[in-house]
Formats: sequence, structure tokens, C-alpha cells
Amino acid sequence: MEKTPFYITTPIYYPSDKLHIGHTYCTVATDAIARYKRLKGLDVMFLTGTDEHGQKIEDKAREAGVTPQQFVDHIVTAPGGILDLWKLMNISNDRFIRTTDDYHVEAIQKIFRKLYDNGDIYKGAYKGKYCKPCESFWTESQLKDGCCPDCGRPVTDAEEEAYFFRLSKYAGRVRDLLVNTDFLEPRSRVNEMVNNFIDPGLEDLCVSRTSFTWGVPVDFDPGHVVYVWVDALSNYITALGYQNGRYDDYDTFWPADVHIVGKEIVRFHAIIWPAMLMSLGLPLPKKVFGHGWLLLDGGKMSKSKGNVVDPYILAEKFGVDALRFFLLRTFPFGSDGNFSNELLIQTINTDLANDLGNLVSRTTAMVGKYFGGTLPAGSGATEDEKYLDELYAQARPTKSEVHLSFNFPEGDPVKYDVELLCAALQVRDAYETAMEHFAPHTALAEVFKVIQRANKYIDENAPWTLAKDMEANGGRLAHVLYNLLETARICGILLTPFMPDSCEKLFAQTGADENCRSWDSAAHWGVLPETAAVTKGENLFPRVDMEKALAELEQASEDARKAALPPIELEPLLTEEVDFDTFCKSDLRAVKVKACEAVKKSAKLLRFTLDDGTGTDRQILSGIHAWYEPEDLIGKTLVAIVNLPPRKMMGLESCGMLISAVHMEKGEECLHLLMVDDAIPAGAKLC
RNA sequence: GGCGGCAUAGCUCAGUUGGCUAGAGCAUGCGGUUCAUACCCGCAGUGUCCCCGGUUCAAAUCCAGGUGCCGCUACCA
Repeated sequence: MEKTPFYITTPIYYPSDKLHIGHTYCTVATDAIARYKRLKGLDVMFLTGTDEHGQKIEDKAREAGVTPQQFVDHIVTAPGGILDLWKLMNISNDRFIRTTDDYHVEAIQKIFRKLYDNGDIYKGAYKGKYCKPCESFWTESQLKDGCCPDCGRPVTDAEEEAYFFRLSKYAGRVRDLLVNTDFLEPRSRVNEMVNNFIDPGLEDLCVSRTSFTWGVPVDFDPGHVVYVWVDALSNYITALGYQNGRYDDYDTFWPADVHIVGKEIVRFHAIIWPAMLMSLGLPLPKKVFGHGWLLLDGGKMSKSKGNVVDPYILAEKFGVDALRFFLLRTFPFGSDGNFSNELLIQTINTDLANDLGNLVSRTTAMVGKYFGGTLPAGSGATEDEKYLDELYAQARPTKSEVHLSFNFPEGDPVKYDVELLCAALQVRDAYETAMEHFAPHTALAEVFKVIQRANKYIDENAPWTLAKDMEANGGRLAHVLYNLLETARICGILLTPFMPDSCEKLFAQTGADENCRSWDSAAHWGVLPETAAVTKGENLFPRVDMEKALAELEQASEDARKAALPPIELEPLLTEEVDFDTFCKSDLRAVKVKACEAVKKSAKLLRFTLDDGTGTDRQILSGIHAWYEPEDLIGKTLVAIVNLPPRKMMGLESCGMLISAVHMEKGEECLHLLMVDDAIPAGAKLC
């Protein structure tokens, strides 16, 4: 049987800077959905990539003194770049598109020409504000106090020749699409689009520019480059081979099942993209889902605020799976969430270490301790339990509920078994419903209800008590442990899309081989072989010491901030000249340190007793304790200016000043005392 | 300014179309347990559901007004 295709995409990110936790959130979520669909047996195409053209990249490259291509290559492919980040985060994308790829560029030119031939692109004038000195166009909203945001000078109205796309022509059809279908989710975004943009009247869209050159050239009109909309949005089809020979999957995968996008770019995907496809006469994607943002301290994360969270640091510190899990477990996907390190650590400790990790740990430990790692035959599902499994299987196709009424006497162990089984038998369906509605946080909550139920099940059955009389209770004990292993197996399957590596370990420890890991088997009880080999391995998720970790994170972000600072900063040379006579008035002398001690009650001051060749000791105070310990300086030959007027510091007189070299390194002040050859006698004049 | 969203326990949030004695997790306090990663299980709380009116037998939920916070405001990628 042919597999059902499923095409899912992230936005293509703009590589003008390193990506932050927000991009990671979006990509990880898309990855989890893609993996979930694969688990269900669909033929998944998962696309992500980078949108590499535009003015900003051109500017940034110029600043960095490289070509735009070199600039984006560095951000995308260099160690620690975007490709590395996705590899680190275990992203399972099938394809990665860069808008600078040859095949994409070629296809964009054809698409642009096609839109033009259709009569949906016409030449007009793009009106904007122009800053002559900067040679830049600005929009009304970009201006600062009505002036150029770069140089602050006044701007003038200006026009540049540009091509326009007849967006207005499609306003009615797009409106219908948004209002009358569930094309755009969550639903709340629909109002924003319709009220803000469509109903006030859609303007035609500027789709080419002449003011910069880093873009796809319009092949029939040199001087114009294709502007972002056509270039970037089309990636979703060019990556499948549309209008190019690089790939050949367009017929299989288009229309896309879902474009996952951030709420800030919903407009482009919900209005412009459908209109473009309508013009091209292509089918529309089935859905656009606009997810929320991770907020920091209730506000937007941004480079300029300096509050960007680095996914590298977090993944390295807590593990990739823990980070992936946290992002999707904690925040409702459709709305904004408040990110914090405390919350991250708390979630790791509570859900992963205490609940899931510990459940696997205590279960596997007991199988080892009481049964040497292998449960005896006969410990698996009972006839009654198989019947229960059957009941759920029958109810599933009609989505009808299973109603059971039991009347167990208090303390009847079968009661515990039934409750655990029912929880485990229904969790896949609840999970599936949530996942189909793009609610990974709900899906995970369902799984963790079962995990918590399993921990309770251990308490109810008190295996350690059963173990005291193996002859009488050995059978029961084995059955209890089997039930726990089976619960862990089912949860492990459902968690695999979120934490692939950790679940692999979970399966290995609980003895669940490939046959016990299928989507199908997650809805059935008694799949794990009774005598599967169980091993207590290393802890799946180590507990995190909150205070220690927070301190380390602070240190790490401090280090990262410093690393971003210039390595060496020097005071600029003075332009003002000093005349020779004035210079000669400074009496610089070699001096030898006879004694040196820290000044009491002062953090910075050292008190030097110096031989300046006169036979009389000279005392100089110098604020350099941060860089030197007094005992290290005794006997050194230094340089001092000796004819400065004496000055009192902390009640002591300082007669002159020691000369040092200073500079900034990674934002920190560095100081080196000028030390000269010890062969120079005390008092030698420097000139 | 315009449009939209949000406001519920100390914290993070659930609360379907008005029908609870307003819930969950975390944190707090107490008790139990010892298989396990000082973990797990149980119990206990605490609320002007932002304010003020209105509709209704009934409002956290619907309507009008107010306050506070946030986002978008189109050629920025």
C-alpha cells in the first residue's frame, strides 16, 4: 500500500544573525510533528531552510568586509551555524533549502516571469522616504522622529521604479479562504488579518527593488531584483522541484499539509502566499499554523534588548531532549509563553527526572533485583487483561467510549491493574487528538498523567513488600513489574517524537525491541515479551541542581556576552599635538622597588618605596592592586614620572606616578606596569 | 490613533455553547513509604475569577464602560 504523503515546513530563517531559542522552538515543534507523522506511517517531507537575500544581508556583509554570499555561508554552514544547530537539536528535516541555491534562483526567475505573463505583475513606482546621504529608502514606520533612522538627517519623498503584484485582485478570494475555512489557525489570527489588512483594502505589493542588488535578478529587466515575497515564499514549492530540475516531488507533496510559522509572519503566509498561488494557478496549502512566541520577562526577545536566549548553551547544559521536551511541554503552541531558566529546570526535574526517569529507574532496578533482569514466563497479560485490550480495540474505530463498571473490594490488586491498564490503553487516542490539533503541550500532558498513575501504582502494590515472600507473592510481583514495563513502553512510543534519543535508551533498558515500538502497538496491552531482557542503565534524566545551574547559566551568558565583545580595544590616538618643550618638562626616571605593600583599607592602592637614585626613598601610591600583588613587584625596575606635584591619597603622600600600559580586552580593562631592564640604574632619565 | 489579544491561588496556567462547593502543576505545611535519581504516594490549605454597571432563575463565562499589560499597524527579512 502506498503511504500517505505529508508535507510540513518551517519558515526559512533570515541568516543576518545567529538564531535564538525562538527559532529553535518553532523548528523543534515542527520536527516533533513530523516525527509523529512518520511514526504513524506517513510519507513525510519536512522542509526547513534559510532566506538569504535582501538589503540587510547586503549591509551586514559590507560591514563585515565580506561578500554577501560569504556572509550567509558563514552563518549557515560554519561550525556553530544554523545547520549545526539543527543537527545538535536532532532535527529530522528531509531537505534544507537556501534561497541562494542555483535551482531556487532559476525557479524564482521563471515564477516571476509567469506572474508577469499572467498580467499580475506590472511596473509602477514605489514611493518611500529617501535619505540622500545614506542612499537608502525607508518606510514611514521606520523613520525616527521623521528622520533617517541611520543618520538622523531629514528624508525626502522619493520614488523608485518597481514591479508590483496585483494583490488587490485576490482580496475577495483570500478573505473567503480565511473567514470560511480553517485554513489559518489558531482562529484568533483570522480577525487580525481580515480587520487589519483585507477589509481596509489590500494594496498591491512591491515585488522588485532597484536600490540593492543582493537578490534574484529579474531576468527581463536588468537592475531589478526580486523582492522578498516572491523569493522567500516560493521556497515551499521550489524545494519540491517546481520550475526546476533539482527535485521531482512536487506532484507527490504539493499542496503542503501545513506551514508552521511564527505569528509575526502570519500575514505573508495567510494573504500574500495564497494570492501568489492563485495567480500561478496552483493548489493552496491545506493549513497555516501561527504559533506564539517565547517571551522573556513578559516582553519580546530581541537582539537589541540583549535578552536573547542561546539554545546552544541550554542544550549543552541540560541535554537536547530535555530542552526539546521543555519547549513543547510547557507552552501552549498557539499562544505566547514566558520563558525562564527556572521554569526550564523545574520542568526537567519534575517531569523528566522525578516522574519519568525515576519510574524507569525504579522499575528496571526491581526487575534486576528481584528477578535478575528477566521476568518469569506467565508474568504478562492475563486473559481478563487481553479482553480489556480487545474492548478498547473495538471501541476505537467508532471513537466510542469504553464504559466499565467494576466493583472491586477495597485493596483488591486487580483494581489497581485495571485502572493502570485503562489509563495506558486510552492515552494514545488522547495524544493523537491533541497532536492533530497542533497541541503538543496537551499531548504531553496526557502521557504524563499515565506516568504519574504508574508511580502511584508502585505505591499501591508495594513491590518491596511482595518481595519479602517470593514463594507466595513472586507471581504477583512479576505481574506488577510487567505492567510497569508495559506502561513505560507505551509512553516511550508516544514520547519518541519529542525525545528520540532518550526514548531509545528507555526501550533499551526496558527490553522493548523494534517490534514493540510501533504506533500501532502503542494502543495495545501485552505487546512486550514477558521475558524481555531488562537492564538498569544510566539515569535517563539527571536531576538538575537549580541554584548551581542558574549560577552557571548566568556565567555562561556573561561569557558569551564577553566573547561577542571586541578582543582588544585601544584608546584612540590623540590628534592634538604636544610641543616638544612641554613634553620635555615631564621627568621620567627608572626607579627600583625597594618595598611594596597594600594600603590598609584600600582595595586598589599599593604603596611603593622606590630608589630613584637620589639616595632618598621616594614614596608613590598606585591604584593597581587589582592587577599586581605587592610581593611580586619588589626588586623590579619600573618607570615613573617624578616631577608631578605630590598628592595625598588615603592619608599618604604620593610623589609621582608609575607608568603603565593599559588596554581593553573582551570588555575588561587590562594593565601592565612598564618594567624595564634591571641593568638600568635607578634614576636613569628617560628621554 | 486604528485593529487584535490578555487579566483566575505566591508562581505558570486550565476553565468547552452562561449551570460547581472555581480547578491543575510548581512552590508551602503535615503525614506515609524506602523499590528508585533526597525520589514517590496521600492529605491540607489560601482566591473581591482586574474594577464598575447591566442581561439572567443562574455570570469567571454574555453585553456596555473603565484600568493595566502585550502584539500588529503592510513592503522589515
